[in-house]
Amino acid sequence: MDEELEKRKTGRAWRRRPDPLRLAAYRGFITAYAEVVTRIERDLAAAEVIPVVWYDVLIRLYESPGRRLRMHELAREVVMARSTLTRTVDRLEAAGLLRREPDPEDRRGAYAVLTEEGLEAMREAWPVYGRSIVESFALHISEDEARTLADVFQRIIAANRERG
Amino acid sequence: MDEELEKRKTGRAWRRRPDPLRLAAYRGFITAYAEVVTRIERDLAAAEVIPVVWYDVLIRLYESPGRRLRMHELAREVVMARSTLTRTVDRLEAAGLLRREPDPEDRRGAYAVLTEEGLEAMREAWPVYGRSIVESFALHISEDEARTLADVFQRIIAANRERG
DNA sequence: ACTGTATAGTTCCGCTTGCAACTACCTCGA
DNA sequence: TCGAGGTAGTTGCAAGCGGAACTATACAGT
Repeated sequence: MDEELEKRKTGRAWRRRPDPLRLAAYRGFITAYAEVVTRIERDLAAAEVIPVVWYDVLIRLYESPGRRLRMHELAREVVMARSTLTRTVDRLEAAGLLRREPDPEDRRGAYAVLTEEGLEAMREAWPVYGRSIVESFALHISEDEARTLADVFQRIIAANRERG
Repeated sequence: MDEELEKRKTGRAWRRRPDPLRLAAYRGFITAYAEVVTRIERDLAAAEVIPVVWYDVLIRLYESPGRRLRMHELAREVVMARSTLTRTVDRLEAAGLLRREPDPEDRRGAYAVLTEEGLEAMREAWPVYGRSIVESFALHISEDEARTLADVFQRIIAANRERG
């Protein structure tokens, strides 16, 4: 058997069409995401705390030095179109959960900066959000699986950002 | 040490807050999804084929007996609000990719039925879609990991549908 | 058979989204 | 130093979304 040829043939098909196993993984990925997120979103709305997107924006600021991030960096981290981020930040600013600050080093740009009220809003949301994450997601995976998932997702994120 | 107490305490915390490992998995899940889907969506738009949501609806019909599904079943499978499905089906019907048929056994209800043109639209989209799935997702996971993911996602989906 | 309750699907409404176009500013090379 | 090309952020626009309210039909208990 011509191993080299076989390898190339397999290699090619493999890059054009997902094999059934990985396709099943992909389809589960899409559906599981929808189930998890709609449930979490409903839980948050029912408890009258901030929605997932807001929390996501705020926590990135929280984790950044000076609790601030340039708009374009923030957009990249939360994976939003820049226009969408502009408007989301508008809403967050109107709610007092962050403020915009001009960047003295680049007059085109602005920072989004977490406020004390923003931090407080995160604290309020977390009990609900955390519990909802557990019930819809964390409860159903073992420790080993969690490690695998975290690992795989990191790789996928990195790969898609490189060739983006 | 009172093991019973300790156990209950741990057990409780566990159900209220995700542990760091599973939280990391969750956060990767959210971000990876956004990266993967925005990339696939862009690829499909660039190639001028049907979007992911349309493909998703059509393939569920394709896989169902008689290539048809009641509206509410379809909404459940693709994880959409019923109102959203109504309008998505409107668009698909207008494009000729499916048709509505009244259910003779239940005069409230209607079937969505895949048409030949719908099948053709799937065939056109698949080369682009498949390749995009490979590049943004499948390429980055091993066979073992794919098995784990498929398995985990199935469990998550099932659990969220039970208590939904 | 009748009435109350549940389900199927659609419509209405307000909100969010992404793309494309635009302005303002930066950067690099001649 | 000036002009070309790139980047940051905002805005206009058309389209998509989910929840609530509505109509029509089914079903269960009496």
